[in-house]
Amino acid sequence: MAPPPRRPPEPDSAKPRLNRDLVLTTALRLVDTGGLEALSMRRLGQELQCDPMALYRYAASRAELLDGVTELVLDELVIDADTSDWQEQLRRTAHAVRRLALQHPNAVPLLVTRPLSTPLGMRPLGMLRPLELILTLLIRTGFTPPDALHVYRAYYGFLYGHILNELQETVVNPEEEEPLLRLALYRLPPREFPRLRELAPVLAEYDGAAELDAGLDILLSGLAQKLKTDPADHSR
Amino acid sequence: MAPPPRRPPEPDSAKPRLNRDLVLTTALRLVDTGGLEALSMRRLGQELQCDPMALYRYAASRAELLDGVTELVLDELVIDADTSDWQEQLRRTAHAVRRLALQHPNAVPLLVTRPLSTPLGMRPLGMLRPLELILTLLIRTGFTPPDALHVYRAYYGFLYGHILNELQETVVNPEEEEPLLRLALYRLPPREFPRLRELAPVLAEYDGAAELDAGLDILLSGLAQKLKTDPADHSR
DNA sequence: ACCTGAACACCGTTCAAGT
DNA sequence: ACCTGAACACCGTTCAAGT
Repeated sequence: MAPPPRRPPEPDSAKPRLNRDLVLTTALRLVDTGGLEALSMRRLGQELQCDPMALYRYAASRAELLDGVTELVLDELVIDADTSDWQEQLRRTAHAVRRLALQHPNAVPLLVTRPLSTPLGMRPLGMLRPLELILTLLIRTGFTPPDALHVYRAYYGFLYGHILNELQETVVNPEEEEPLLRLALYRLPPREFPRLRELAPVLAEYDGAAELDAGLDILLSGLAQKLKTDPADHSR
Repeated sequence: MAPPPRRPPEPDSAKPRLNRDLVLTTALRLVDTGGLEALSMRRLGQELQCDPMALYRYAASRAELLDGVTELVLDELVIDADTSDWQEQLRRTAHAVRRLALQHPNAVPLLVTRPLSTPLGMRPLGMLRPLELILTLLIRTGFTPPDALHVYRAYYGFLYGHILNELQETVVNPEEEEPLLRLALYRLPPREFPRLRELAPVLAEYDGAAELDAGLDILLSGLAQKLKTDPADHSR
């Protein structure tokens, strides 16, 4: 984008020891393998074999480091605008986001939580890019900008809700842990939790992709319906 | 529920210095006023004027303390089953959860994040109670148990998604910060973020309750529709 | 001007020593 | 048997001292 920031003149064989991308990639790896609390400045410095203080060149604080990791994950998301069917497009994107979340489950708390600490306008650009892309897509296929925003909100809300849901119900080793889930549920006091206990077998068969599609069916048809019946309501 | 756990015999005027409820209430207060990172064992001990180690009687680790705070917040939720209209009931509950989130915004990351670290079956009972209550409600009004679970998932997913959405867009002082939001958005590179910039005025007028209701309209009518057309599909 | 690392002010938790 | 608090192994970040 902008020209690369000034850098000390170097003989072309000497690569810079560190750069932002390497720092963030390594940080994400730490999160992926050890969870969020495994990512500390000191641990990261050790991983990169550098003084922890050196990292502050690439992220001014741990909070900014976390934002950087969030951006990095979101950068993996590809939203191709090659189809003109907005419903199909939103559906594909939803599944792409779902896959991303399953690939980086430990980073999901970051995705849902970092934006809470930073007002929309001051977020790193990488966190706003998917929003802009989806707005563009919706507006291009005929929605007014305010309607596009409404659709985005309903869609994004549902999508992130689903992902939280799925990760909550997902167990690491389905085959091995399913009996464990049953056992755990039967441990619940029967008087107080009859329904949950009774649903143990159904809970064990959770199918995330199908559940997501079922939800999208409802949401998308509802949105299409609503926006067809009052296409000019941008009063709010 | 169960008889209170054994306690050293005490003259009836001597109240126990500490108890779980006091510990959790104070912990929640710390979170409410200072955010999640203001809640440390040491700080909490200092607030309760006791040795930090004494807290380990009431929560075996910081993680369990966080779970306890989550339970405490969820306990504030009242789901009254006095109406027979499930849609109305879910709508009221959704607004109750929304109000709860707005009352304890700093605890929301806990609500969405804690369940990710604990398999459903081993969660503290307080975290499972709302799930059981809503399942009961849905089954009582005629849903089969598996359908009730599907409805719950779509509903809960949407609801939590909305809350994350709303808290992300919410600014602390609307009057004062609205110009700031505009300013921040205009700071975005125009070539890359034309849509977001153009939507600045609309973003500034976000109305959470209305947005929630609009989403619920879509979701609930979609659910009612779907479950009416294939009422016996519990195959999955 | 930049980089380094010692030092500060915190953490959660273990465990030995007291009662 | 229970409770206390010193000690351990970590943190993020500041800032003075080096280059």
